[in-house]
Amino acid sequence: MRTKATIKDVAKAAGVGIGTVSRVLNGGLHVKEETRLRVFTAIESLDYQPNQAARRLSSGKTYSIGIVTPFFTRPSFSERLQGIEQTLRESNYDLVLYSSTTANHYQNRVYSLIKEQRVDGLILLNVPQTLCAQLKDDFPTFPIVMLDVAFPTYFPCFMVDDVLGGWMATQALLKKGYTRLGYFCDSYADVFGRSAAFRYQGFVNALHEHGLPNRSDWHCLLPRFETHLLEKQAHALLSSPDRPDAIFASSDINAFTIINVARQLQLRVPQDLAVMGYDDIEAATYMNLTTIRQPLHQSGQLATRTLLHVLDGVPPESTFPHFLPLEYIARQTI
Amino acid sequence: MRTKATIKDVAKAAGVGIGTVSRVLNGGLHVKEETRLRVFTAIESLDYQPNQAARRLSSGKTYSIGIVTPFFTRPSFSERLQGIEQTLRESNYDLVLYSSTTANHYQNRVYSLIKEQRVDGLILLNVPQTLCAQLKDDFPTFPIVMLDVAFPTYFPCFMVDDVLGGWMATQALLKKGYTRLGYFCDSYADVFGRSAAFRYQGFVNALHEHGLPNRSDWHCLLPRFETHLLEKQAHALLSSPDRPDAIFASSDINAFTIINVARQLQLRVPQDLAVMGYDDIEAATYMNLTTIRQPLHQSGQLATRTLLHVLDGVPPESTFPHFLPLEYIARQTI
DNA sequence: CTGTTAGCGCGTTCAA
DNA sequence: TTGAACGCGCTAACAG
Repeated sequence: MRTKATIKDVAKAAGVGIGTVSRVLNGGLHVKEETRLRVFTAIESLDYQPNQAARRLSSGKTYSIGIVTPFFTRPSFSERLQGIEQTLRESNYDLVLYSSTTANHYQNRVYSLIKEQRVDGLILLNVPQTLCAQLKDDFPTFPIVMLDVAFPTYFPCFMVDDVLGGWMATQALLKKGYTRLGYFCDSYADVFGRSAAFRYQGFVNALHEHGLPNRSDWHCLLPRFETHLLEKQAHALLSSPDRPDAIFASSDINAFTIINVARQLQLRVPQDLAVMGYDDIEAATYMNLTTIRQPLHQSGQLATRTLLHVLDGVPPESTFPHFLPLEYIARQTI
Repeated sequence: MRTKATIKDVAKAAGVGIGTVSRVLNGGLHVKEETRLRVFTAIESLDYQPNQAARRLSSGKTYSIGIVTPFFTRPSFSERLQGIEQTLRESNYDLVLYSSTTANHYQNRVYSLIKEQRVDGLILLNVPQTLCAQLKDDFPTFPIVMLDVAFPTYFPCFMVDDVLGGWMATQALLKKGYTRLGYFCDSYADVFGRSAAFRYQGFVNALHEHGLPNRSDWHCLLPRFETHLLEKQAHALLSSPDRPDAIFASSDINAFTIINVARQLQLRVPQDLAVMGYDDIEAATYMNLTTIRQPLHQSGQLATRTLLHVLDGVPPESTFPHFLPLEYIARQTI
């Protein structure tokens, strides 16, 4: 394997033109069986594999799709990514991963990717609110599928009804007889999308329906997703004599943190403090966490499948956003 | 933005040749300040961004690095990936993700990636034993860094001493006074690398040092990584009257499964059954799992940094494999 | 059915 | 310091 073989070498070795080799490689239509075999033999013996950069340049396709997310470190992202990867594995597309920390950075990323023609399509997770409309203006036809974006959506999009989810979680607590409900979340999520705000709305709705007060001193809204901040706040709230008897955490991860703080304070869960999660990530099973399941893995699959269809030229259904079902998962923490 | 601008458009708009534009773009050496400005203005006004495929073809670089792993679904992979991504973010390289299910598939993947020149470098996780030597033969100079590979290693490589780790875990149990030790693992890991076998060796060594019997009926070695199989086996073992009083699980995930089975059987952890993990993934904190920490995040960072150096032309140190430190993390399950 | 040719957009000579 | 020409390896369109 001195210097890697090119299509020219194959053509020479097979005694044909490079056009024929190319044809054999891509579909192989209109090629006599015999020459096709000669070409294949040459390919084998030269151990030839087409150079991707060249193929990309001349075909104008990158054969890769990009994933952009602000939540690289969250387990919920990993589970989505698994669904994406699994679906993409069977296609010819490469999976390229991009993270972003701020809304600005997110936007620059996406614009670069499209303009530099680095990818054929994008799966965008938690797109910043403003970006969505701008994208529709600037790249109305670029293949994009979104996950978890607030209204209005201009692209194919899969999401859950977070207002409903927040309501379901709260309702479950109320049904069990808890009346002093607290709410914990990192509103960081609202920089990208609005899920935390929606879940909170569901929480408020349920409280209101039951004529219960919404005590803001039982809330904890963190500007970012940072465990130690959450821990500190939880510690303060749960140490108070006038503490809530149940907490709705806007994500399982947050719920875990609260449970650990409760343990430190010798509070039994759920006898002294009920904790309700949201997401149903894998660790929720181990922790026996009662939670609201949103189909993370499946949403990744669906988004990917949809994008692949779009890339295949199949026009997306016009019924987006598509809402995925939520499910109450009863375990041991409420 | 009718049709995306090319370098030619920029050249024309700036009244220069394309060579000059190219020079301004890459480094910008030997360009008069005034013309450089003219070019920049043209770039701005045309909203020009260089086409990646073309750049790749003509420069012969892909500006992307590939990650290959058989363990896409494991949390330990996610944590490594975070380290990789974080380090790569500051570079100009794209992160392309590839999974593989069998050793054969793994090998084909890697060979394709290299021969198709899809990536400039590779980070290989848990390379199948045989592949490592073959790669050295077939692509002795291709930039590759490995994580968790068994000896002998022919490439820069970061790993932990799993024999030591297994010994540390077992030693901790023995020190606490447990004498009836069981061992749980999925030997799937040994299809790729040999970490499970090494950890087991450490377990055996420690037992031997203390003159304790190594009861194979207290072992559970699964051929694959599947929770429900593990659960079944654990259930059988822990239901027996002659059951172990402590279990060393070869990964935190497995430990969680065992803890859950113990709960189902009304066994208290650690009073009735001690459980020792391995890895210290994030969920181990929430679960209060006593475990052996291996630096997952950091190993991803180190591997990436090393690869970037190699790609920069800096020759890798000759001291590989590099062993990362293990740490005993005392929590509540033993 | 098949060989030839013209780009794809950019990096990189090499003169000027 | 700069412009023009060549080539990267392949796809696609066009003759034959």
